[in-house]
Amino acid sequence: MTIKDLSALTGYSVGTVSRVLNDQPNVSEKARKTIREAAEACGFQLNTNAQQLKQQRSNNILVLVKGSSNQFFGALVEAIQARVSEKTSYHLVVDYLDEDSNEVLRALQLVREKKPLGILFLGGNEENFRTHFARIDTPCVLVTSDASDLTFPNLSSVCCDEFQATKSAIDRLIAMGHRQIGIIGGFRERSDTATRRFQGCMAAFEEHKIPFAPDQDYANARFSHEGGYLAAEMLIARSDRYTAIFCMADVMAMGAIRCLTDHGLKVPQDVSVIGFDGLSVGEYIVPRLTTVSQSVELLAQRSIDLLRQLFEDGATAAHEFIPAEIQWRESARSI
Amino acid sequence: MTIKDLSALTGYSVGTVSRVLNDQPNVSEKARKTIREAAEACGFQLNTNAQQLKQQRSNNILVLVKGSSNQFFGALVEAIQARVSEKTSYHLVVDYLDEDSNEVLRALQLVREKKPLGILFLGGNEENFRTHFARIDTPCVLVTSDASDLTFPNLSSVCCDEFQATKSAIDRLIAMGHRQIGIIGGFRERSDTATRRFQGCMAAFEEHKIPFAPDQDYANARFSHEGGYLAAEMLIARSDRYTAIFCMADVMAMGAIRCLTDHGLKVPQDVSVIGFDGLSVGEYIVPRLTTVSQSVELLAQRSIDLLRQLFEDGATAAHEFIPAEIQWRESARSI
DNA sequence: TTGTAGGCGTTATCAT
DNA sequence: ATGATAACGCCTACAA
Repeated sequence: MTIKDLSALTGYSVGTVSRVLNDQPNVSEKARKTIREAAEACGFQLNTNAQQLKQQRSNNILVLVKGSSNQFFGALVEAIQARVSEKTSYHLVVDYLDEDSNEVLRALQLVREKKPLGILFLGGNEENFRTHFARIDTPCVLVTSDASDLTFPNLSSVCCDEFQATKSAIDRLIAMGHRQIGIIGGFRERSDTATRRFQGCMAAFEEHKIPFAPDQDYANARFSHEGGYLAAEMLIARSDRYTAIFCMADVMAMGAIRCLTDHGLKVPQDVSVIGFDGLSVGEYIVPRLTTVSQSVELLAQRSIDLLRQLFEDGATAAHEFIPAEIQWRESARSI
Repeated sequence: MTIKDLSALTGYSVGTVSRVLNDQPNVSEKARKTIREAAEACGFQLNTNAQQLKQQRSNNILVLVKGSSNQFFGALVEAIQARVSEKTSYHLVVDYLDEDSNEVLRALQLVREKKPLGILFLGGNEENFRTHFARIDTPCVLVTSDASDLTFPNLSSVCCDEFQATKSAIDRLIAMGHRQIGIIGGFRERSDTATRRFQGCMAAFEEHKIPFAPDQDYANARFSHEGGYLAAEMLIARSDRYTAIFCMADVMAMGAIRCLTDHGLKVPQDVSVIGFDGLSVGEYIVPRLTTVSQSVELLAQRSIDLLRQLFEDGATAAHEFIPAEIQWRESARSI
């Protein structure tokens, strides 16, 4: 079933049929009605391939997720999905890569293959953008990292103020009496987010003159439960003096809590644990997770709005912050 | 950049270029080499739209996820994604619908629009298939439900034996001394899986002559943490005699545990809790979750293998069971 | 082994 | 307001 068939069926030419199906002007009401009904009757669908071939562009927004094991991105994709299908008629194409592959190179390939209207990068490495992004002229938004240092006209960004959010959390921990604080975070050489959050930690420690030795007190982890567990194990092996552990992701925090519990340590009585992200599961675990929370809905909303401004209005690149807020729950306490 | 450009660039005709790019025979090694190198040099990518328009089919496998809040499906999609991109060159198109929309009608629409090679239904309602599936002739696999009662030649299925798996879990609970057992499960009028598992429960209760009043002892819940929490709340309000609660999903179980804890009840000392799915997070919560575990990797593997057999080999529909096994961990105990 | 040309379903331009 | 027609980029007989 093609518009040709529809044309034969209704007696109108393919031109008129096409115009009706695309809600274009210069069609009589009569023709519009006849054709609409015929199309309805046989459940007609335009052939996307022919359409996109002709128009030289797709209807797709590409989402590039870096590090699929990170549950936060999972929740984010879902929120983006929801907003796109509710508010627009664009189609989402989601592509996953592991944490250490080059997202910009991958984007380059997918741009040629799929000709998306725009790209949402969920996570990304500044270095990769610096070296390869110049070759991409599709509108893009970097989500969860700040790209204002990168002055590409087609690259917007939205994230929370990672530095400040993290610093506030550590400040607060210090204000509550903690002096021996361990950090579980991502590999800083691979993750800009981990680097920013690390800097936030360091700023807090320096401001309050709390000793902190990265070699000793910082443990690398992948963004997963297991990663958090393993990192906590390392921290515990190195020292039993920690009264608090700050984790750069809620999933890490859950792993860490499990590990502490296995070592007979109670959370928060013996050790306080703070996570980052604000995953809804945090409200259901025992103890409820204290976390630096960022709204996935807001992040989703802002990122696709920013992207649409770029490709619909030809707007210039913009860089936004969304608020992050500490959800004080049960896994951390004053000492 | 099109094959025409590549043709001009190398001096060969578009026919030869196309043959090289599609790894077809009847091309001299010399031509192959020249064209490959030229394509490589300018990062050439075939235009998928033109390709698929011409070939009248796509390279896509469609995944229809019913009920996106169910974390189990999230894990399953990820496993499918991993296997498809590792073992094949097909592309995955994932589409989410909420729990009460009609997946078969949606599939019908997407078949026309995207012409996928095959469809994977993650979750599905037998009734919907019975009434509308006859109009679909694309190869399909129903995942997590048994479709052997539906005798469509293009519909395979793979799932665990929901009835037996559930019955074993309840049998075991009874063997461990539990007599007052509450069930938290999906809405049976909407979910076949919930119905099957419910039947498994009932069979166990009847076999062991344990009294069970669905009105009283079964609480409906959505497949989410919150759903589990709310359902547990209802169960507790109705009776304080339960020594064990069986939940039809790990996320429900997590919600239930949180609710019990909020009511001052200890898991498993006061109440045992068993989940279903075997989500990896279950190993990290406190207490570690006892659960009826099915392997998402195996489910992913079998479902795409079954689908490929259907559309690659023209195989006839097959219906498989994968094993389910109780992971005995900390959240349930003998009394 | 290589080249040529028709057509896939659509959109858009140009007549009418 | 409507119709005819030329692309879009690719594949694939068929011809050479």
